[in-house]
Amino acid sequence: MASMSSPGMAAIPEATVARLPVYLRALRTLQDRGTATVSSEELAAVAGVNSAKLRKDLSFLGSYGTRGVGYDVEYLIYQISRELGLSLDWPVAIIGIGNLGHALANYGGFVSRGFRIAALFDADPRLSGNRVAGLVIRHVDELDEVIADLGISIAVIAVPPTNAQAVADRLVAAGVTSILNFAPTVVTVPEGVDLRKVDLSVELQILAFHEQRKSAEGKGARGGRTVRRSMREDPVNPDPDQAQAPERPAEPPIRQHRSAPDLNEVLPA
Amino acid sequence: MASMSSPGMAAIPEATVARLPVYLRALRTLQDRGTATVSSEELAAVAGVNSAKLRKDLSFLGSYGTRGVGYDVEYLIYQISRELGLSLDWPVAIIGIGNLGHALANYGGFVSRGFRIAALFDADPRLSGNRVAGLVIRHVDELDEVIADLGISIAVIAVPPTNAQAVADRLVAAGVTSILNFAPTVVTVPEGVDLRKVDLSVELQILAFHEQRKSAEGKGARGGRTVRRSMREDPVNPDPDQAQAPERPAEPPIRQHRSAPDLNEVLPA
DNA sequence: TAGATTGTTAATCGATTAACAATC
DNA sequence: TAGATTGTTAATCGATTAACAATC
Repeated sequence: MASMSSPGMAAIPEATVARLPVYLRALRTLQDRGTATVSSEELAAVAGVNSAKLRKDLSFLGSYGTRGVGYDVEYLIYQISRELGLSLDWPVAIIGIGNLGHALANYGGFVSRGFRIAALFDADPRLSGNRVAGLVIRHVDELDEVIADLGISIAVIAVPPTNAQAVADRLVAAGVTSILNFAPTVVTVPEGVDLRKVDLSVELQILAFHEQRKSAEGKGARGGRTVRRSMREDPVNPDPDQAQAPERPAEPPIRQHRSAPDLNEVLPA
Repeated sequence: MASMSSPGMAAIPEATVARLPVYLRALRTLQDRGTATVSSEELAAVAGVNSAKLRKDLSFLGSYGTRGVGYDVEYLIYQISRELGLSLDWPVAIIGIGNLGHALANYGGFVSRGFRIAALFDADPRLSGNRVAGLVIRHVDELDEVIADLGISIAVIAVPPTNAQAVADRLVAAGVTSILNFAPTVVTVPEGVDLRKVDLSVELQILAFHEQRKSAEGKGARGGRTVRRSMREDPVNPDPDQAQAPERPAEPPIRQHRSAPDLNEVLPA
């Protein structure tokens, strides 16, 4: 009755897949504390989710709990890891060894999750031969060869936005089928290649949105909190509080933003 | 008829808020290309979303488009920026100037989005006084004083996981109300404080999940793709392909993972 | 006016959650 | 057996999307 595309390979909702790493971390925390068995209620509390959601998520993987008892921490870690493919060896390439690439190469979170940083590339020939995290930085010209030799299918892009698309194209041509893009720009890849994006500033922007609303509580009550922010003026609508239907500009409004360097100088090549 | 908590401050769905930064980036891309006016169809294509979703999202902000014409790029950038609070000045503190903190301090994406890195802290006294991104690193003992003096309400945690909770507590005590946590551990904050988490390895784990499924297409057809991965054995279930209902272990199974350093040594203090 | 495109409605889809029967 | 907790059902909620009337 349940529709699954093929036996032994049931569809798992994306939302669930995205939470499995969170459960994994919570389980490791419990394991470090010496916990052998955990109930969905306890585990949910550590992971910061609703226990019904947790049980539903885990049920997509199989029946790995024991009614009346709970889940065996070690066994569940093993099963989730296997489901995520973390019990396989994933050699990973990082392209762009600027500040961020450097940090990522040294990021223990990758290694401890079953990923192995296998190759580092940079377009700057002055960096070639330098060692970072025990690996020699290679010039991007060697990319195709090295990717093929090492059998790398997952790559991380940490180059400036202007170069990101070119690097992605090159990676795809070399046989990479999964790309994690840290460059703050839109990158497109062909069908069959997975691309995920991490924008370090998006979360900060979301925080700013909520922070602004906190301060705006009670509408214009500037004294509600300490005035910590220097408010820039709204060129179109001097009183932003009655901005429900602001005039549309006959000509484009004066932008109040500093002429931002945007993100082209963000990541050193 | 529409329910909104207060006039001029309509509720905006979280999913929409999370996409506004994406639209903003797409609009900046268009602006750089010299585009003055854009239709929802075009903008949606650049942002990589459905055009109906885009229009619905924008409608939460107001009616900033012109029927039959489209959206004025400059004006829409201005309105989204204002909605996100990016037209305000947000001084930000970074705690933990290891590899990641260093990269974040230099990350142009913060600055170009209206954020101003205002203070850097580290627990290592040897780093105190060093300059990063034009700012002097201060010792965390000065945290309370500096946060108050500079009127900082947003902070970024880039310390090792073991110290993250203590730093968060300290930040909250100092008056910070929005925290972006890069430390791969669960951190809790009191009501009224916003906490968002960035786990650099989660996205990679999600990619691995899909990559594994790609290789598993056709079930056990090892030749479907180049065999690039060295498969470790499943200690419980030697043939993972018929793992629909694996035996639950009488005793916890042998973990095949290397005894991972986990994330305690991840980020240098 | 004719053509284009927004803003919004309403249908659909997927994700969350409470509740509980199954069962250890 | 009695108590506890899973795995699953079904109700609810929110997000997505197609379609189109409003209108520039």
